[in-house]
Parts: sequence; C-alpha cells; structure tokens
Amino acid sequence: MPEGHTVHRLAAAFTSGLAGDRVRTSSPQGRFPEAAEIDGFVLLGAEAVGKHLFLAFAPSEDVDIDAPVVRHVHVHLGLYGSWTFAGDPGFADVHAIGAPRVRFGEREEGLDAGAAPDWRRLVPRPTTRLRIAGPRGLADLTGPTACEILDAAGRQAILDRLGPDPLRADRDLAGRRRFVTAVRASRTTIAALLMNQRIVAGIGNIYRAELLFRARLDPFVPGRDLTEGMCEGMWEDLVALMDYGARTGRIVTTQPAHRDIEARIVERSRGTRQNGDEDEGVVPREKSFYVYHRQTLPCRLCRTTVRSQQLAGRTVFWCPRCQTARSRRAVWTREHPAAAWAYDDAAA
DNA sequence: GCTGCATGCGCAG
DNA sequence: TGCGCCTGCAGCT
Repeated sequence: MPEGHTVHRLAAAFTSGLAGDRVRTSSPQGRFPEAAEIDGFVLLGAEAVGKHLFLAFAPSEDVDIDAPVVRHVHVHLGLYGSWTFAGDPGFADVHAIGAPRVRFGEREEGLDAGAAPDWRRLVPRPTTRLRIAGPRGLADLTGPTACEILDAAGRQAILDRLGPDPLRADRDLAGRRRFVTAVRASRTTIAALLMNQRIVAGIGNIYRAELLFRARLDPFVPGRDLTEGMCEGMWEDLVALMDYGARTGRIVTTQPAHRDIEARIVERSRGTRQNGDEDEGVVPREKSFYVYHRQTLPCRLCRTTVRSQQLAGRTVFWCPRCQTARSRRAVWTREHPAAAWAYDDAAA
C-alpha cells in the first residue's frame, strides 16, 4: 500500500517512536533469521528513499551512522507488505503522522477480560517477518518484497539505482533537472517512465495515473516528445501531490470543484487502503481520484468513459478525451497552476 | 469458505 | 513479456 509518501511517513514514525532506543528484534515467522544479529542494538535512525525504507542499527547509541559497524535494515514493502504499530499512547506519534494505523493484534496473551490492552502482550501474527520492540512500543512487518541487512556499500548500491525523490532534498532544481533530462532522452512512453524508479523514485500506479490526468497527457506519448515545460510542470505537480500525501497519508488529486460531479453514480466500493488520518473533512476515497480504478465510470470533467489497459504488467487508467495533450503546455499552464489547491485544501 | 486482485519488482528467456 | 514472490481482503458463493 506503499507509494513513496507512505514510506516517508513510516520513516517518520520509526524516528519518533523508536529512534534512539535499544530494541529487541526477532523474526516470529522465521524467514528473517538475521534479526538475531541486531537484537539488543540501538536504532540510530530511519530514512525513506523512494519506496525504500532504511533502518540503521548499532551496538550502542554513540556510534556514527556512517561507521562500518552500523547495520542497515533495508525494507521494501512491495505490493502487499505492511507495518503494524502498537505502543503506549502517542507511540510513534501515529495519529499525528497518520500513515501506520495503530492496530492492536487479534490475540493478546494473559489478558484479563475488560483490562486495558497491553501492547507488550501482543502475539505477532504468524506471518510476521520482523518485529522491532522498544521501550515505548513495537512494529511488526509482514509480507515485504525485501527485508535484509546491508552494510553501507549495500545501502549505497540501492541509492545509486534510484532517481530523484520528490519528497527529499532532491526535489530541488537539480532533482527536477535530472527528471526532465531523463524523460526527454527516452523513446519509452511517459506512462512507463513514471513507474521507472531510476527516472523518479516513489511514484506508484495511483500517482502515475493521476499525474497524467492532471497534465491532460496521453499516457502513451514517448518521453522525448514532451516539452521541457511540460516535464517541469509534472515535476512541480508531483512534489505538491506527494507532499500532501506525506502530510495526510492520503492520495488526493481531485480539485474540490470536480469531486461531486457525479454524486448520483454509485462508485465501485472496492477498497483502496489509504492508511491516512481519519480526520473530519477528509476527502473520501471515492472522490479522491480522477481516473485511478475508475475504468467504466464517466470522466469527472467530460463524462467520457475512463479507460484502462495493461502496460508492462500494470494497469494504466486514463480519459481518452481529456488526455490528448502530446507536447503542448498550453492546457497545463492554464488549468493547473502549480497544484496550490492541495495546500489550501489541507489547511481548510 | 473460496477466488482473484492489489498502490511492486526482479529475473528468466 | 511473463512469471514468481507472498499477504490481506473485497466480493463472491
């Protein structure tokens, strides 16, 4: 359920809830026996790069994070991995951060009827690959594509194959420049390029579909056909969208004026887990997207039926009437002024 | 209770 | 390009 914004929220949760603490690590499932190597270590810090999460462990807290003794646990959630947090009130600042839902386990040992839940007695579900338990709470990992211990070189090797991350410092002009240059140098379709983590790190299928719609861009246009202005605009929009996602835990790409356009239509109720805050006034899922998972439904703007198609093993969603831009920037600049609405919306 | 899908990715061929 | 990984759950029966 991770696109980049979720992983950044996870890193923040680890930083606030477990960083600086000595922790116990284990692999209840048994498929990550290396957990024993860092059991009793101190969690120095957590970092997100694209969809990759790095947790740095050391024997003691005074170790420099670049020291050779530091063990980097690399986690990639893949399609169905997840972290579950439980702990003392305020642990990992979960509510404020939002992303990881506090979910007490299905089973607690030795719990008296009516007693307050105690996270220390939580029995990990059998599929738990890794449990990290600190003095204030714990985190359970299930179903990751990657969970491994790396040294500094191994960590760097992963960073080296990732493009700029719109949620990190490389969102600046240098990052934008890398993105624009890479896109415009390629014959590959823009839809495929946006999913290529070497081009830009952190985008998943939702952000791809929605970003292309907001740009009114044909998903099958080769990257090299795009103007510099169009690419720069997409990057700026992406920064705004993912920033909003990282702050709220929710992907919302619709402008307010477009959310109620077809209120009479019964939306598909199929779940898209957002792991976000449940604050009042949050934009409901069925109003959050323009095209993602809306195939067979009418476009919010022109009512043309939204289409979907497999591309390189993933489903692309788009409006065949709205998304006809091939290189012009006119539509973009007139109708999409830097996605400032995302910030206004969050503040409201 | 069963089936198929999902916000991903690496690898074989 | 297609498959395997490996988990949870919506949507069926």
